[in-house]
Amino acid sequence: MRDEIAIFREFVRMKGLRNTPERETIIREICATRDHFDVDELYLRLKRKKKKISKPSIYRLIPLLLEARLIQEAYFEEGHLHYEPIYGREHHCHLRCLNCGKTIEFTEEFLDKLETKLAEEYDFVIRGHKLEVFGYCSKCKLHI
Amino acid sequence: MRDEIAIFREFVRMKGLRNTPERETIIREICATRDHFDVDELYLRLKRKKKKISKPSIYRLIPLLLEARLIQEAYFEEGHLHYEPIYGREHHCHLRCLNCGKTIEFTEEFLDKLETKLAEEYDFVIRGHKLEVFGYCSKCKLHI
DNA sequence: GTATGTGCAAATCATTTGCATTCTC
DNA sequence: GAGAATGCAAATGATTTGCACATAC
Repeated sequence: MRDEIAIFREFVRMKGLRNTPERETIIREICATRDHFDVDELYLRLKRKKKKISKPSIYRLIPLLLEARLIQEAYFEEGHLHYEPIYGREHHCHLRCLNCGKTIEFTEEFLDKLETKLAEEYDFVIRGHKLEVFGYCSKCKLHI
Repeated sequence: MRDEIAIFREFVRMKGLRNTPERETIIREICATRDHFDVDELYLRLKRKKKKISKPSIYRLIPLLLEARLIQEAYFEEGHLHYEPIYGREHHCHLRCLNCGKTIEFTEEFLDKLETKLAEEYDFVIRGHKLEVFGYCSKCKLHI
């Protein structure tokens, strides 16, 4: 988390923007669990800890965190996006249960090769990928 | 498109629901281009053709079309979901330009093997996957 | 000192819902 | 004829914006 803060400070400096204690508080909270989150849930977590952070401040910070590659979009569900911190983590994909929402993270080295292949074939500079596999988990598949 | 209509008729019959001319009009419009679409754009397309279809009717139809596997979610962008018709099409993935939105569809047989592997490893019944690769296309990569 | 960030309240946009009416089966 | 579907208008929920004030650089 120290790293993420340092990276963000450098990021805003390079962009000519400003850092604030509110932003660092949000980043610390995101990194504290290293888990998936959405805006509302993050807001409530901060509120529970008596941090006075408004939702707009979270919404305004997210594009910066995405650009700084400290977080990424994980999946869209229940009508809103879910994000996850990614700094210092190996890239991974998600296997999700359509019934109970259980999520398993897995890594797949083949996808790097695929990126290289696509870059050549279509003359793209690849920045990343998002793979979601969905189905029913061991428990839910019995009732479906 | 004849096929999709027939499939939808059978689908509603099996579910004890009802078919309507409005629903067939929407399905025809979706299949007419076989292209990605979002609700608002679809609504405007229908409006331009003087079809009197309300947005709620589109919103109410989409879950049925997803369940009948006539469409699938393609990607979330600009604050809303985009869909695409899939009936009679080979499953494919998307390569998207982060700058101009250019989208290339590609197929990758490896992903079927991955599904099988994940099903065994995590005891899931797999229903599908969504892979998006993003980066900058040949034109945009020069200016970024 | 300037101009960026903050919190609040209001606005916006996508989507859903209640309801009276219409239509399918 | 019963129960679904439609269109409209209103409600909801997520996100964005305007603005006055605070604060980072």
